[in-house]
Order: sequence, then C-alpha cells, then structure tokens
Amino acid sequence: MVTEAGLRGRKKERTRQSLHDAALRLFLERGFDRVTVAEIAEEAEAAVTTLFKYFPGGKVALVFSHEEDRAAALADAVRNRSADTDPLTAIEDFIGTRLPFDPHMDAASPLLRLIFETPELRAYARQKWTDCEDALMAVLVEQCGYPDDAPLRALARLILQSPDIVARHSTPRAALAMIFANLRRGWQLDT
Amino acid sequence: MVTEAGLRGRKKERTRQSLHDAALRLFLERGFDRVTVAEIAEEAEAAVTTLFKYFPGGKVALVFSHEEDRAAALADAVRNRSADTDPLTAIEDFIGTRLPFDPHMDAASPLLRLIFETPELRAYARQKWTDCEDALMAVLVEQCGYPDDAPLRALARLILQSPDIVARHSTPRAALAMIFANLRRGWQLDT
DNA sequence: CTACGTATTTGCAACCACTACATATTCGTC
DNA sequence: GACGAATATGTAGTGGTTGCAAATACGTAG
Repeated sequence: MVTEAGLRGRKKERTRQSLHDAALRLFLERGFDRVTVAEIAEEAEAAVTTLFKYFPGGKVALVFSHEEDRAAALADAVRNRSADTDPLTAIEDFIGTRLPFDPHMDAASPLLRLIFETPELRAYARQKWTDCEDALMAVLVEQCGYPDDAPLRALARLILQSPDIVARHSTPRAALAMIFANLRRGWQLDT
Repeated sequence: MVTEAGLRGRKKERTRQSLHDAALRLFLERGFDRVTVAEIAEEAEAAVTTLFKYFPGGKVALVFSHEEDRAAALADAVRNRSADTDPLTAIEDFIGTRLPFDPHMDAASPLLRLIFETPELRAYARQKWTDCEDALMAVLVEQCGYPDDAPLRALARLILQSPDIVARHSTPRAALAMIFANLRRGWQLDT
C-alpha cells in the first residue's frame, strides 16, 4: 500500500505511525496490559476515537502495523512457483520468509518477546495465519488432484498452525522443515 | 465432580445450574452478543458478582457448564489403552467420544449451532483442547520412542486441532479417521 | 486569496465485561 | 439460639470499544 499524496495523506501516515510507535514504546516499557488505550492516544497526541479509526482491530492491532493481504500473497506464491517446485515446498518457503529471521538475534528481540509472552498478541498473530485457510484450501484443491476436499482442508489447517508451533522453537526453520517433511509423507500430494 | 452434601451444597448446585440455564435460554433466544451478563444474572435471580464467582471464565464459560480435567483424562486414555492399541488410535478414540454424537441430530442442535457460529465460543471450545498440548506431548514422549521432542510437540499440536477441524464436517468421525490416517503415515510412530 | 465542500479529528457520553471491596445473609454446628 | 465460616449482594470502579454531533483541517474551484 502506497502512502497517499498530499498533505492530508502525509499527515494520515504520520498519525498512524505515531500511534503505532507510542503503543510499542509503552508496551515494551510496561507490558501490554499495564497500558491503557487512553495513555497510548495521549502519548501519540491523538484522540482515542482516532486511534480506533486507524486500528479497528483494537489494542492488539496496534502492535502489527504493516498488514498485508496474506491470503492472496500465499495463494500467489503457490500458483507462481517455479516449475521444479511442488505446492507444499512453495508454501513452506512462503511461511519461511514470514518467520523471525535470525534465531539468536530475534529471540532476544524485545518485540518478539512481548508478542510471544502476551497471549492476546500471540492469538492475534496466529489468527492472521489461520485466516488464510479458505484461500489456501482453494489453491490446494486447484493444484493437487485429490479425491475429497476434507483432507485438503485439514492439511490447510495444519499447515497454518505451523508458524505458531515453530515460533517457540530455537531453530524455527529446521522445525518447519521437519513438520513439512511429515506432512508431505502423510498426505502424499505430489501430482 | 460430585454434588456436595447438605443444604449448602444443593443450593450451590442449583445456583450454578440456574445461571447456566438462564444463559443458554437467553443466548439461544437472542444470540450470544445480544445478551448482557447483567440480564443473565437477573434471569437467574443472582448477582453479577455471583455469576463471576461461579464462572470465572466469564460470559463464554457459561455455555460450557460441565468442565473436566481433559488433559489428565486424555493422558490416562493413552496410558491405560488396551494392549493391541497404539497411542494414536487411543487418542483418536478419546477425541471421538468427545465429539458431537449423531451427525444429523447434532447438526440441527441449536446449541451446537450457537457455538459454531459464535467466534468467541468456538475459540473457547478449541482452546479447551489445545490446553492439553503439554500433557499430550509428555505422554507421547513417554510412550513412543522418537529421536527429538520437536516433532512430537508438533504432532500434539496438530492432533489437538483436529476436533475443531472435523466439527464443521458432516461426518465428523470419518473426517477424524482420515486426518489420523494421514498423521499416522506422516509420523510413523509405531514404537 | 477566499470561500465552500468534504475528510478527518475531537471530546463526550454511553455500553458492557469484569473486578475489588465492604456489607449482609445463610448454613452448619455447638 | 448463637457463633464462625462460607456465600451472596450492591456499589463503585477500571478499561476497551462505539456512536454521535460539533469542530477543525485540507483540497479546490472560483
């Protein structure tokens, strides 16, 4: 999403950023539930109602400022994969790029710690993945021959759990690979 | 859990039941988020504070009155399985007994419809399963030889998603069997 | 540069889930 | 019947979230 042109657009972006920054600063300083939305608004020099206009997802959404249409991106990644790549590998790669980068550096990242240790935030992050279920299943049905839809829906569901599963792991990518190896063996999609 | 003896115990049970009944009646009549806890308390002739004393889980918990220590029950089911049953089958059977019974009868059940169509309630039901993750992984580690813990944690996670996955299915048990067949092939535990 | 229409912001009041606390009531028991 | 412990109640919050009408700021046409 590109920043709107004009003074208005710039101010909008600045306000959004200001709210996001204020929220992160206060959350990291005091912990998620020791900060009120009123305080965030004040710190960002905005009204509470403005805050909710920018982040309809509420307090939790303030942490995740850069939203993407992940479902569409995931579906694209599978459809436009290179010829020598099977669907599951394309999905694995896609998820891999959305994972915390360096295991040691990121494990120490205060923001990741905050998200990991705050149930509400973790649930939100997880749901952003599971919201892709319908899209993922659609693309699986389209790309893999399979007698029934049910196993593919189950597979989609299980795949979308993997980011949250490996997030607590010390080597997320390795854990992801292990899960995908087992899923591949279990479902045998190939085609 | 057995009802406590004496007048006191009987009244406690009656109050709890009264709150549960009132909540279900109102929820089914108007929908979950069109009912306030104040209304439920009034309908049950109790104070709001009393309501929260009985259901610390809040509004959602009012729907699920009979709580069990599911984690312990699941672990027991695996440990005390008959000699010719493997761990995964024991788990599958356990989950099977906690699923909605008759597919046609239950699909029409207003209560199940309510739970299914109310995100908050579905999330609560799902979490009661996923809360068993640690216990299930512990028992898997104990019962199955496996080089690393990580795949078993992933397996536990995926297994505990299955109840929610198959809940929307027209033939939950068949769907469950299919998922477990794939998981079995994928993880190859067999001991 | 000015005035007007529209997008955005603001403060206010309200709703509701949930909690802390002090007070009252009820049950079991002596 | 009286006393102590468990339970219930009402009140008064806190805090997230929303609706609304008034105020403000931006873009633009004249």
